[in-house]
Amino acid sequence: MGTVVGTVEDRRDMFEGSAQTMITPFSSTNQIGNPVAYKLVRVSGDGSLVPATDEEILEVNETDIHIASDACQTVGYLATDEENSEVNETDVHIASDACQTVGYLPAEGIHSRLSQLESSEAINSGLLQSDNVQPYTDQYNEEMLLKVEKEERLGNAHGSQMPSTPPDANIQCSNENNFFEEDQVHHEALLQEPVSFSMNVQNECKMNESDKIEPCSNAAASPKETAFSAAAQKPDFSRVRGEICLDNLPIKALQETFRATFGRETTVKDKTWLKRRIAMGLINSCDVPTTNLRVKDSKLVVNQEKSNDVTNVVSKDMGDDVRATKTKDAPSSTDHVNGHSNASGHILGGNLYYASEDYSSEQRAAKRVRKPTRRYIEELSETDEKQQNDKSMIPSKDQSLSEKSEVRSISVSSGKRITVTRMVSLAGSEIEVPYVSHVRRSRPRENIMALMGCHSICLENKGSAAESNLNFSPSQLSSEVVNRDSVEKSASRPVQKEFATSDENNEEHILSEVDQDMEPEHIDSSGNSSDDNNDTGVPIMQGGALRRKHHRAWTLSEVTKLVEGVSKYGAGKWSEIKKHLFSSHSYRTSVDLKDKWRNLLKTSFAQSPSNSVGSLKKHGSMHIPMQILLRVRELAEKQSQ
DNA sequence: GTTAGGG
DNA sequence: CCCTAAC
Repeated sequence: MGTVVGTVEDRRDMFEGSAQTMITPFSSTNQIGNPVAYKLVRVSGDGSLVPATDEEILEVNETDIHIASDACQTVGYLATDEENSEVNETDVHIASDACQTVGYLPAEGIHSRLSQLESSEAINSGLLQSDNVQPYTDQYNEEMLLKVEKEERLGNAHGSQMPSTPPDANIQCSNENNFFEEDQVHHEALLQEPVSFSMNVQNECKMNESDKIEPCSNAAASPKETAFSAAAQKPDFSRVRGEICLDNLPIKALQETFRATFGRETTVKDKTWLKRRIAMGLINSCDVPTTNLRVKDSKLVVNQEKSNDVTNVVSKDMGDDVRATKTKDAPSSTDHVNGHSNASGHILGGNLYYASEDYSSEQRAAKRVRKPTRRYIEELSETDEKQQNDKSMIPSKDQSLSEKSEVRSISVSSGKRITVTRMVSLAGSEIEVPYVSHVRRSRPRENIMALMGCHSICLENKGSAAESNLNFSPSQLSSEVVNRDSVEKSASRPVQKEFATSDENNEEHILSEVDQDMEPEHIDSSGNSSDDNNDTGVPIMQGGALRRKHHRAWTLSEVTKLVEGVSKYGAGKWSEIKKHLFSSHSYRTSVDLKDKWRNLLKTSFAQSPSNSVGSLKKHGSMHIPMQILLRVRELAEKQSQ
């Protein structure tokens, strides 16, 4: 019934309270210890995550390992390096017959992981056996993977028997049901961590010499266990250490990783946020530089660090991760899980946040992060939509984001997903589109209009990029709701870009010359003057759609004016500067000024001090006299103080 | 509506 | 330059 999900949380204090004191003797040898604690969470029958009660937490805190026998809850303990040593010193209570499991799941930096409590062998051979050190091998890893798969196939039946462990092994079977009062149910699923772990069989104490570690030898004294584990029953632990480089992961995988890490779903679609969260979650209370664990192509790869440790390279199959996750979700359908998580979230400003204090703490942890921009979320929602409905795909950036994600089916597969739709008028007719996909807060998606407006244009300018890419006619648009995907996709960003760029030449002919540039010194270096035909600040196409502003190189006089303006009005007073000094340059917006100033700062600080060679410019960029750059610097410095 | 910053 | 969160 109950499964275990570890949720990262900063419970370090809690850990350190107990752990610190106990492992003091080893602290010197405990180089690698990255104490990361996890929040205790219970997965209730309906798949929801129930935060551990204080009692439970307390329990784990006070007793290092208590797996209560005959208890309806099992507290699994997965030790970190430090704690691993600690385990050897303290009693470990393992019990069978637990209906719910509260597990401490380790995070990155943890030396070894007890992956699946359900396989009691893991406990026996893993926790008890410290003597017979089996270097971790890939072969072994394979074994474990197979084993895990097998166990999953067999359901929980296999692992459900939690044999009592021999007392002499320093692990005591405690039958007292002191801590858990809930109804007793024969436990079916114990620890089912989403990730498959490999265990470093060797206990730290062994590595760290240390005669003080009695328990270690005690454990080792159990020949049976040793032999047992020496065989194919090696525990499934993995050393996970270092940083996860999530950059290459598709959003879905990130979400999945997020879930594996935090034990809960997330619907946040902002990659940056997810990465940050995951990274933070893994690193969290660790003040250890992170560099090692990388996620590559659905694999978690732990790079070799310069630690003296036996094994650090562990390749953890993400597939396993997914599988395990599925198993975890199994009792309730994926849809359910989705629905649940969605139901439990608030929508704040378009982002889905969780009400849990968890989130706020997460947020606090980050150094004030810029909210993920809507745009990304929207784009990604569109991706979701596509994944759901589409069969007709126009290759797009969005798509590439999510392809290769084995995970996506899990979290998106819900056909039941409630889709609020709205009517969008497109090409004179209304089509129904999912609401989330196209909520634009600011100005309307230009490209839609551009497409519309361009359509006629395209007809005229046959062979234009837009034409070839948008394989539909207005009639198609209007009549076929089924087509809406292609419509949406066409309307989405990638096409827009393509249109904007490749069609630019056409535009130039199309656009009427509204405003000649009156700029006197518009003899700019790039020879723009010849092909600049629309100098209105807001270029407008026939359909009234906005298009990307034509690039306009900054002239020296403009730069000079800008500098002048900054010195006069101060940096930041862009609108002032614009009003006073750029009134004749309608095409320079205050934002432009700001951007230019930013660039000026960059260049000035970049090259003025060292390169006395005035301005070695990059190709194409304007030559800015040293004098001006110096002025910029000076202003900047004055500004900063 | 402006400004700040990331992209 | 664009986009958008934050003022």
